[in-house]
Amino acid sequence: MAMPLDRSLISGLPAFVGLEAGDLDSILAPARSSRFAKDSEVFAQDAEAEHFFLLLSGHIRVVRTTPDGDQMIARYINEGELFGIAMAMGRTTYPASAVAAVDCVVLVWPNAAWPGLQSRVPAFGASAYQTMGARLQETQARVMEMSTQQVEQRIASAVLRLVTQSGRKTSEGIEIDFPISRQDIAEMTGSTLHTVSRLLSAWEDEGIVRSGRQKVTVTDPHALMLIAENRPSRSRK
Amino acid sequence: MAMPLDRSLISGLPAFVGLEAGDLDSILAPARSSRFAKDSEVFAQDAEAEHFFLLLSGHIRVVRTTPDGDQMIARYINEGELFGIAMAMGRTTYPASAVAAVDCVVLVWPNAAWPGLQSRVPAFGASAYQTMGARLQETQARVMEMSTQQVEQRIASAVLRLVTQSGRKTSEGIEIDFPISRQDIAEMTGSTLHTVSRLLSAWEDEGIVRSGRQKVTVTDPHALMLIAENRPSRSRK
DNA sequence: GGGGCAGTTTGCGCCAGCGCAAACAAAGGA
DNA sequence: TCCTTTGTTTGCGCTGGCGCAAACTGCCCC
Repeated sequence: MAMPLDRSLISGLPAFVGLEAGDLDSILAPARSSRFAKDSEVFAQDAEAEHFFLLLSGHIRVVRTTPDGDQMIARYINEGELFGIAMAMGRTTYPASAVAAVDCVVLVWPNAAWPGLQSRVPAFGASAYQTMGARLQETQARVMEMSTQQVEQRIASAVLRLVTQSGRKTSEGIEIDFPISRQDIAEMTGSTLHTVSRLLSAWEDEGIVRSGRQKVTVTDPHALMLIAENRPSRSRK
Repeated sequence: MAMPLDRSLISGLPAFVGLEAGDLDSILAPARSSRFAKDSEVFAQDAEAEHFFLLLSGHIRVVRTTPDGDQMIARYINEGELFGIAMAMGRTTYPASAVAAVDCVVLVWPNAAWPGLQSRVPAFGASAYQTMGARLQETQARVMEMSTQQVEQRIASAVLRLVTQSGRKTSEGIEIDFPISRQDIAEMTGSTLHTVSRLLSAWEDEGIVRSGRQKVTVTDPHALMLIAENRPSRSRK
């Protein structure tokens, strides 16, 4: 797309609040926008990192795969977030794959634009490093969770996080607004689709969630929080 | 200590190779050095982050504690590493505590020196962000390990990592050169001191390690690697 | 040099969560 | 409309690793 991108695309993003029009234009100048169909790969694990990205709309799943084929979901990217910033971490390859969970629109910069952007618009670099810091935090919190909590608590936390970060209000409660399978939730929590299925069913019986094929709606977030914190304040059968 | 610090303190560190004498002096100007006795706390979790640090000698244990008292060891800091850089992550409090595993010597900067250093010596900021990126990598790898591997493999990996990062060659093999208990290893791997003890005993029977009170020596690193990778190439009883 | 403490070892029983397997259901394509 | 594919549910049995408890040992300090 040869037409210059409009600065209104990014002016509302938290990462860029308070930047002047000129700065926004500097940021956008080396970028192009690109669409990715559901289930298509934005970049592949271990591939040479030649670009970095910002998600304009949609949801993206970041997946890591071990040499012997085990997968895990490292995170979901929400609208407005930077991703694929291998360069900021001093890497030359992507440590994970990124797959569109729904149809997505993405801004793409060549890596070569990074140093220039960072020096011309320091706030941009700062924002990228903030992102990295936040992810380090999250990831460490996740390690802690996995070391100290039971599967039920971890799954409850994961669902709560998804719902607060990517929730859409419906008549029945708050729904995760992209398709997510039991398998996906299992890969986020280090458990199995069977266990996730059993727990979601149990929660459904208790009236805490309603869920169907690739869809989860939380009807009683407070009860889920109690489970996540392991308060035994519900009728255990 | 009012005496200016000598630039030779840091000139050899990988983070600062290739910097000019003037840059090194700029970096050291706002710093002071400080000693911490074994088991003393360099900074406390959730405390206001007022300084950042570089470990000149010794070993430091970074510990996170949950609200209900569970502990885990987030990492060990080795000589030459930056730590407590909450500010680079956009935090105002420390996300973990840092405890001297042995007597340590540490360089301490006030946080206020950060912006100045970063602009006067860009390589310093770059190095800090590299550190952060590397830790994000490690931490994600750890999540992956915890999701996909069994306890025995995780403990084997952890011991191998300790030995390669902080190993000291002895007549019997490579020894972790600071005191580390079964409990510590358990807190690094999300397991229990009992399981760690059992495994170390088993490995000792197989001639892979020799271990004693707060001490672990690996005599057959290759065998440990096989365990870490789950190759069944040894005589399982 | 002799307590006492901190760390370690080991036995035993148990159970949360996994693995397997099979049936079932929703979506989509032809 | 039917058929295939993909995702979900549920039963059943098993086991890795934890929790508890008790004994042991090297080390430090008085």
